[in-house]
Parts: sequence; C-alpha cells; structure tokens
Amino acid sequence: MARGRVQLKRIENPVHRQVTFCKRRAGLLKKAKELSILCDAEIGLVIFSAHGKLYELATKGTMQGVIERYMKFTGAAQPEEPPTTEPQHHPLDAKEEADVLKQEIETLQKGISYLFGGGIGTMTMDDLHVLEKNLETWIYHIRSMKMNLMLQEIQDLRDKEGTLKAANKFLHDKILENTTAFTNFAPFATDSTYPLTIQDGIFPALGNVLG
Amino acid sequence: MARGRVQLKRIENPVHRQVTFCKRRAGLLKKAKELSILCDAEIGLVIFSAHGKLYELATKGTMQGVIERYMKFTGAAQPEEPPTTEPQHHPLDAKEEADVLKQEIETLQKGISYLFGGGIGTMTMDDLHVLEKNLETWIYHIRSMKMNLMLQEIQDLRDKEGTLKAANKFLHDKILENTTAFTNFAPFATDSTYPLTIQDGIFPALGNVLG
DNA sequence: ACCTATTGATAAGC
DNA sequence: TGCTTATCAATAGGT
Repeated sequence: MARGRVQLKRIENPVHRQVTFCKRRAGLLKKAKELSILCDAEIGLVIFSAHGKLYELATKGTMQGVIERYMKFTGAAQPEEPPTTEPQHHPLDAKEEADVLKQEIETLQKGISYLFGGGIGTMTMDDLHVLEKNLETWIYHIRSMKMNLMLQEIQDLRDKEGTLKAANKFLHDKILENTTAFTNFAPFATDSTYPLTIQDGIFPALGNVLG
Repeated sequence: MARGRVQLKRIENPVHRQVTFCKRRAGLLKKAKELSILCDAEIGLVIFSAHGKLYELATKGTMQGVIERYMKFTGAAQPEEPPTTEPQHHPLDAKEEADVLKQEIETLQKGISYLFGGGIGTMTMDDLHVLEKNLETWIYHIRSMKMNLMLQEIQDLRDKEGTLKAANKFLHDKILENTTAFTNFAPFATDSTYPLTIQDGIFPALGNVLG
C-alpha cells in the first residue's frame, strides 16, 4: 500500500498486526458501506479479530435479515426469530394511507396485548379463533396497502417520466429552432444524437398481473 | 477515486451502476481476503446485488461456521439444521417469472379440473385438504411474483428517470452553450423556464413497506 | 475488456 | 489511538 509493498502473509509483529487490523478493518467497512449505497446492494459483513472480538456491518436492515436471506438462497434452514411485534414506522409524505396503516397497527397491538395479557393458557378455542380471524384480516389489509403504495409509486414514476419526456421535447425543439435560425453558426445541432426517447411498453402485461 | 470524485449516493445510470458494482465488489472481496490473511481474522461477507444475486466470501471455514459463531456472540438462537423446505429458485428475471407463472396456471387448471371433474360430493376430506393446500401454495407464489414484477417495474422506471434526467441536462447545457455564443440572436434562451428537475425521494419509506 | 489520470487507502514514523 | 506523509492501490471515465 504505502512505503513498501505488503506481502500477502500473516503479519508476525503483533503491534504491526494490530495497527494494520484497525486501519484495514475501518477501510473495509467503509468500502462495504460505499458499495451498498452506490450500487443499491444489501451487504452483511462479519469480522472476528484474531483475539475473537466481533465487528459487524449490515446495510439495508439487520444482520439477522441478511442471514435469513442468505439461508434462503443456500437452502439451509432459517434461524427461528420471534416475529417483530413492534409496529414499523412509515415516514410517508402526507399519505392518507398512513392513517389507515396506523389504525391497522393499533389493531395488531390490541391483538398482541390480548394474547400476552390474558395468556394463551386462559384462552378458549373461540378466543383463538377470533384472534386468528383478526390476524388474517390484518394481513389482508397490510398486503392491500403495500400493493396500493407500490401502484402509487409506479403511477408517480410514470408521471415523472412523462414530464421529463415533455421537457426533452421542448429542449430539443428549441435546439432545432435555433439551428434553423442560425445554421451557419450552430454546427453542433446536427450531431445532437443524445438519446431522446426510451422504449415504451416494457411492462405491457402489468395490468393483467395487477388486476 | 479517479477522474472525478464520487458522490456517496445511489448511481442512477444503470450501466454505470452495474460496472461500478462489479469493480467495487471485486475490490471489496480482495480487501476482505487481505485483511483475513494479514491479521489472522475470520471474515464472512455476503453481498446481494440490487437484482438479488448473491456473492459471498468466508475465510477460515464456511459461511455457516461464521454465522454460527456470530449467533453465539449475539446470543440469538442458532439455526436448526434439518427441514430444508424447497430448493429455492434463484432470483427470477421477468422471463423466468413468466414461465413459472404459466406453470402455476397449469397447476391451477389441474385443480379446477379435479374439482369440477370429480364433483365436490365425491371428494373426501383428505382430497379437499390437499386441494386447499395446493391453492394456498399457488396464491402464495402468485402474490410473490406480483410483488417481484412490481418491484422490477419500479426499478426500471427509476432507471428511465435517471436516463431522461441525463438527457435533459445534456440538452439544457447545449442551450446554455448556444446562448453564450449567440446572445444577441437567441432571446428565447433566457426564458427557457421549462421544469428541468423533479423532486426526488417521494417514496423514501417504500423499503420499509416492502420489507 | 483494457487503459490511465486521479483519488483514496494506508505503512511507517512520531 | 491519532496525525502526517510518502507511496501504492483502487477505480471512474473513456476507448
């Protein structure tokens, strides 16, 4: 790296090894964060020092989440994880659905309180049945709302696309107009081959899927 | 790093993003290996690309070993080995998903034929139970695939947005360049107030919702 | 994929 | 552990 090449071999001097470990560990964690941010990747990094100390980094969630996702890929069993009982906060920008979501979360909390307050042992079959139905209803609403939010984003992105395309056309027309007026002085206009259009209809079947 | 500083922000241009991902991923894996060798550390590194592909590195043993060691440190329950449910499909692209979808539809049709062919009256409770389970599985897969398709479209629309913004900037710069050269003959250039930018971050919380 | 100008990381030294 | 600096490594942009 600096002031002399480094052999790819265990550093014998314990002081040098410790210093290098600290520096390179920081560098590695930084690089991992950068990769995750720049390229939208989820990264889990676990480092055990020679002495057994743990250093970790998980982008886009928790290390547990990364491990579970990894497990799914490799086909191994997933670690048992208690279901998240804490209501996730959704910092949505003035969305009407946020209120509905909060209401649904309250419903869930009531169910949780009900479950842990009374204790499972004291619950009758009817109680369990009611709770089950409530949970099913809740899951249904959550799924619907997730769908709606995604559909909303798709629509807004399409709107953005339309606006940007219109802006492009406007600017392009301006260049053409200028070219017509000052042909001799605007040679650049003819080689303005920057892509102005993008394929449409990439997802013609989405309507079917979403329907 | 080189030839211009890099913003610590998601790279919008999908081509640049992919290229940078490949390069930096290789660099990160190399750095991790070096740290492990030089400083005698055990490292587990898991990288999921934005498209869902998995890249991993485990020094001094297997990733399973790293995960188990990590679990011991954090005190979380260790993964129970046995029940490998299904060979999970790799991240599906649109075509693969379409094929799977067709196959699932055939499965549904078989179920429908079964239902109406034999008649409900002739079906045993076991038959109904099997059919129910199949339908549940089918619904699950359909929902997953709908989610994936929508996420894919969101991603592609974001990519489109980046490209269009880049095109806008190019055209806008051309106009400015032209304005500088022919100020007296291009009065239009100064009232070129067409909106060139659009707010970002409209859906900052989508990750939470989708998670 | 390969090339090179630059930036970023870091080994030594203190 | 932190700071400085000489030097090497990583890599962004281009071909």
